[in-house]
Amino acid sequence: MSINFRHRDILSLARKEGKVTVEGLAQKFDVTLQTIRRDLSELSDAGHLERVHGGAMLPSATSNIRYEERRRLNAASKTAIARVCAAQIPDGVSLFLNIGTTTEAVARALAKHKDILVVTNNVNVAAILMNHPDCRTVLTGGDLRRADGGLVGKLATDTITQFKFDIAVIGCSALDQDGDLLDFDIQEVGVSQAILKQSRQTFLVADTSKFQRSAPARIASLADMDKVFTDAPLPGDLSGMCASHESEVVVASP
Amino acid sequence: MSINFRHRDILSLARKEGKVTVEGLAQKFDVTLQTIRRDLSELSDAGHLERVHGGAMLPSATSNIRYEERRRLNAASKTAIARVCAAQIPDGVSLFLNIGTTTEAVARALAKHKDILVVTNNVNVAAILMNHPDCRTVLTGGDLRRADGGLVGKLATDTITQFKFDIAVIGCSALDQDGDLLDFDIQEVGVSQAILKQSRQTFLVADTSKFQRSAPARIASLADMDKVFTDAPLPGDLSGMCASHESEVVVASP
DNA sequence: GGCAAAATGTTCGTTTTTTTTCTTAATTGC
DNA sequence: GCAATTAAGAAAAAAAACGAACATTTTGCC
Repeated sequence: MSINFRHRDILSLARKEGKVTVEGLAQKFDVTLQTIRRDLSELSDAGHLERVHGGAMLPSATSNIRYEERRRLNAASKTAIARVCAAQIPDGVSLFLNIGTTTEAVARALAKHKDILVVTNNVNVAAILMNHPDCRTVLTGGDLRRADGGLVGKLATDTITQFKFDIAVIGCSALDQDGDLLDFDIQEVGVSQAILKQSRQTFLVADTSKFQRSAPARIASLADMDKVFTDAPLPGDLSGMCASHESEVVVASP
Repeated sequence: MSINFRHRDILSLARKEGKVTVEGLAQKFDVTLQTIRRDLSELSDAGHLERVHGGAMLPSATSNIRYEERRRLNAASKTAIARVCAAQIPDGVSLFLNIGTTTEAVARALAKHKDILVVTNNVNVAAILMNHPDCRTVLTGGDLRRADGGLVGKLATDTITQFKFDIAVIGCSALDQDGDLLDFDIQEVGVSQAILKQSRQTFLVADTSKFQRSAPARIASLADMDKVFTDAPLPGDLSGMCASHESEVVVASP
């Protein structure tokens, strides 16, 4: 992983042009495409560039690449899930949206709803709802998590206990084979549990990418959910589990 | 599912022009209409654009014109004020930043500070501090005010009482001839007063445009402030008033 | 010179992206 | 409101790019 004399030139070229192409660099330095690909992936591993198909670009000034990536992952599925979920949310209700790119998609899908109260611990959701005139928005307090704009901690959970929601729409980091909703961050789990406790109805939104992952902290069981919105049939025994607990599963086609 | 070369250019073009057309983009990038359509639907799935027939537009969100105008007003002065204010804030302190474009400028000016805790009821401040690694950020809860991204109401004031700040940096809508800090919104006044009560030191940031305005609700008196940051000497008797109450006035040259 | 390590080049199967083609849906002018 | 036009969307085929494994060259060192 030592520095290569090309690396410097590639970087300065990228800074000047905003982007570089594999083909162009290979020609410029008179090396093979594969060599340039190696250079670019090293530079992007080091965080100096952002790899894209056909070349690389400067890392976007809008800081959070990991988050942008997560947002892009399965974006179409998330939009589809959000659409069917929003369709089951009537006008006039109070609801909670927690952290997660899928719940953000739900916020976007609520654009046509009237007279709703949305409480959220997600500053991105707040930003989306800012231009939504028919929606009163309340942000819980809390520690701002840089990674995803989530508000967590005691302040967040305390705020939530002051509300009672008609519907809670929550996402999770992972959903394992036992039907447990999991999250990476124990702090976030506390918030999610508080939400579920304060809600008359609970909706889970989770795309298939969550089925293949695992995470350490347990939020709740699939059986505790009233409705589950996904983009593909649940794997293994989970469908049966939902059926026996009267959890309705809604599969959105992307 | 990674970012595409075109995406960035499409977005920046959209931000410049307000809209983009499928046809125009296809020509510009020399690709098929279908390819552009795919790009646009990906961007809209990610929430960056809003798809319309024939092209795409900026999501209606970014159109808070009144607020943008206010931000632009005296921007250079605000930055200058923010700079001198930030210079008087040591590392390692806890501080509060309230609503206002000038306090947002202060947030921006804190970029080099280390190990600070910022509590704020302003989602724009939160957004700015998101890419500030050395700053723990806490958002108060509260009702989201569409006009300026402020969090107000009982939730906000209640949260504030749970903290004690080394420094409170506050802005105001107007500063009248009697030396009273005024605001347009009574809700906001409650928040500001709560802040002042919980702070060991209080800084006011206010550019000259505030001197010529009036507003109905009274927050506090200039005499209650420890330091006042402006971009021109205070009018009338206010300098004398500050002197007799040991309020230090700092005039920043833009 | 000879050896080992690092860097680069080759090859090839796989994945991703783009184009092509065709059908369906939306807009516009009348 | 209806037909003509224009745009959108789906699916399959084609093209481009990728990445891994392995071969080859270069480099540094004894």
